[in-house]
Amino acid sequence: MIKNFKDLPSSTKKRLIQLRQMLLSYDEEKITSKKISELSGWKDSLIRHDLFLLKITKGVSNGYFCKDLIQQINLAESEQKNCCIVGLGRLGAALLDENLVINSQFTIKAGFDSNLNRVEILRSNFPLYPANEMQFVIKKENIEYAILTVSDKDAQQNAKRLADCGIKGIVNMTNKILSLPKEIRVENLSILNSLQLLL
Amino acid sequence: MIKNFKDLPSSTKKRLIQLRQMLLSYDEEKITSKKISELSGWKDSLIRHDLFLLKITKGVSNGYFCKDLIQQINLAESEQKNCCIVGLGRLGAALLDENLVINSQFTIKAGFDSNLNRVEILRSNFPLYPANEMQFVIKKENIEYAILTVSDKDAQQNAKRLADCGIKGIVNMTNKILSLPKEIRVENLSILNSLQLLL
DNA sequence: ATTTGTGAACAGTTTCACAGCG
DNA sequence: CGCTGTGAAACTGTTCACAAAT
Repeated sequence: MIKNFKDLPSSTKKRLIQLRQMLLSYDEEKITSKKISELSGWKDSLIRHDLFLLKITKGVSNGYFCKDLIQQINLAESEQKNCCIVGLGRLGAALLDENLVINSQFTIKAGFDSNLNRVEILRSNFPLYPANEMQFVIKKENIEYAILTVSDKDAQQNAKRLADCGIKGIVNMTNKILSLPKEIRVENLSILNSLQLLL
Repeated sequence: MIKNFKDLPSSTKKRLIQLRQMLLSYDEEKITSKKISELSGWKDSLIRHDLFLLKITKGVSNGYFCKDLIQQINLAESEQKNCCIVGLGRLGAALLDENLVINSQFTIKAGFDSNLNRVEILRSNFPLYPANEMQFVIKKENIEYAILTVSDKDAQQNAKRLADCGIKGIVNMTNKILSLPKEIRVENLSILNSLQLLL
């Protein structure tokens, strides 16, 4: 591992993460850039270029070993990271028992909702807390990332709160654009937005 | 409206769609590129450039009229479009009563699941069907877009099926990369992927 | 004075072309 | 031969600088 994953161009990073996911359920021993291209729709030359940037140590002239690729992509950022779910409405609750984060470097450590009732009736593999304990729990559990599943109208307020707790990044599932200090990374996953992009 | 929205650079399109969403709940009469920048994190020059490409007819030298912007962004593709939800597990079910698609050009016309039981017990504002009626319903209801919320292992199979029904675009909420003919648009909304991109 | 509108400069990303390897 | 590895070329997207508008 020569190159640091973080320093790769972000479009390359994105593809490599997806490629890794893809290979986890690909059951041949080796794969060629042409085959990856068929499966993903990316140009074969682009894939080779990505792997070139990653400085894959040895991808013979007859395809790559899947195991190799997965390992190389993994390694850059394999350290375990903790995250939480903020907002336990229908959508947030749906994420509680899905094995959302399986095969990954993330552990979900907490769920939060401002409605005490939700916190008490829902079941999950990790503890649920009322929103006013956010600051405390995030510190205690060393949580660095959050999935924001509150309603649109509560989005900004909760994002701000997470920012104040020192969170590093947010997966924003609301339709709102968040106003946050720019050192905080945000990935927007609005379904409505995505539908509109399909047009 | 001089320029066709579809023909704008895709990054510009993306921002304009988000901008529109943002303005819907912004309650001043006018807004400047500087203010938009504060709210969104995009450079003010970038916003002006985007609006320049959209050929906003009249954005005085003292800010834009919000109403104007919303309208201009709207108009390009204001035609009503139909979509459906495929997979009514926890995640899919969570989308049934959210006002997911409010304030938009989309109408949800159907939900599908291969498990008859799910189809029968769930309640929603639109009809739910067993998956084997997909072909028929998609034709009948003139559905062009789909939100895919099945399990990872069923993702490719269902995507293929949607493709065969002539769907135009898919919002893919699974962690799998879909292999589809490239005329079918796909937006990937994997939560796990997004978390990994935050690193 | 402040803010838009706009082309030109700059940065990032993808594709191409082809040498070298197995 | 088919495949990777790699720099260069082509393309796309973003930022800058500044004239024009009020």
